Amino acid sequence: MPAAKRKETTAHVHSPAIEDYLEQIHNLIEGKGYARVVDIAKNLGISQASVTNMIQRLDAEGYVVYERYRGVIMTESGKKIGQEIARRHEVLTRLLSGFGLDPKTVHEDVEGMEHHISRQTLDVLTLLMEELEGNPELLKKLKKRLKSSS
Amino acid sequence: MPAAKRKETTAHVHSPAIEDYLEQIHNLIEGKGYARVVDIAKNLGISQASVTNMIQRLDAEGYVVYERYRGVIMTESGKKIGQEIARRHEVLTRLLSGFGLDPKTVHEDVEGMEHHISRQTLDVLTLLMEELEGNPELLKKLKKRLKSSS
DNA sequence: TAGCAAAGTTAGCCCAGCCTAAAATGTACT
DNA sequence: AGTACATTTTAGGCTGGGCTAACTTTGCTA
Ligand SMILES: [Mn+2]
Ligand SMILES: [Mn+2]
Ligand SMILES: [Mn+2]
Ligand SMILES: [Mn+2]
Repeated sequence: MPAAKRKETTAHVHSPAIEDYLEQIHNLIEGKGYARVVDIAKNLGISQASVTNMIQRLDAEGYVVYERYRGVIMTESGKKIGQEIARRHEVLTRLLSGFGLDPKTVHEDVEGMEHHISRQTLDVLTLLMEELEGNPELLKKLKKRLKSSS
Repeated sequence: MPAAKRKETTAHVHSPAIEDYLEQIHNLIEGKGYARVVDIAKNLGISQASVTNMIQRLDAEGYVVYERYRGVIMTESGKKIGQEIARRHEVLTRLLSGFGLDPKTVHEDVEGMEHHISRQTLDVLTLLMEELEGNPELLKKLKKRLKSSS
């Protein structure tokens, strides 16, 4: 493979589905200490059978360690991805929520967008979020403009 | 179906794939007057066979009118979606490009994000884009902060 | 006007990621 | 210990959206 054709940074890219599973497992472990199939399924709105199936793939690919009927823990590489997605989720949510959008709409948009944000774009969005959170004057001005145009 | 469960605005939602096709067909017709299978395939980076196949689906679902070997035109409903996606693409691109990000990275992110943006979120992003384009001081300040953190 | 290259189409295939139904395992209570 | 219920897993199936190989059609040009 010619060097020119290689992805710089060995850009392991995962499907949105895989990212959603790892994000959920990460959040559950963070929040209650463990991640059960039934809760993952509930949070993602899919069947338990689908969750079991994916967990086996995640184990095979080294993102979690899985023991039949016993539960799942995350490997370092799995944790890294889960955290990364949770971070994007948070930045997007805070940015959009600042403008007073309907929380449900925010969540739907965030849940999709979070899988398509490079490091550079994340930096930009973080910057905008910070500026708006630290500069209420600006936010207020923009929100007014937003309302007048709706 | 109870009214409370219905999506307001009859939110017909399409797959990212369908949106990409309609966006491309729209752009090609806008730019050169017609959209050929070979060009759609090239722009989307997929095979001509896949394009033919999808065009037949788009015809069946009323987004385009398709005549074998002769070409494709868009229906009103197809045009509406194509335009909508092109609009999201443009807003995202202008917003991110303003910060001087690598154009290729911008394009990759935009190509994914454009499918997950509600009307309300588009309004917010449009607002941010306009503010930054009309307020170079602010943009400059933010870009400086961006560079110092990288 | 006949041939040829480019464009378009069809046929047959594959994989990710979901589903339901049924079976297996775990747990809590009597 | 036995039994009921919850949880997890397996088996089998389906759809969307891609692929290659082989074909047909179109349109240009010798
Ligand atoms: Mn998501
Ligand atoms: Mn998320
Ligand atoms: Mn796209
Ligand atoms: Mn696009």
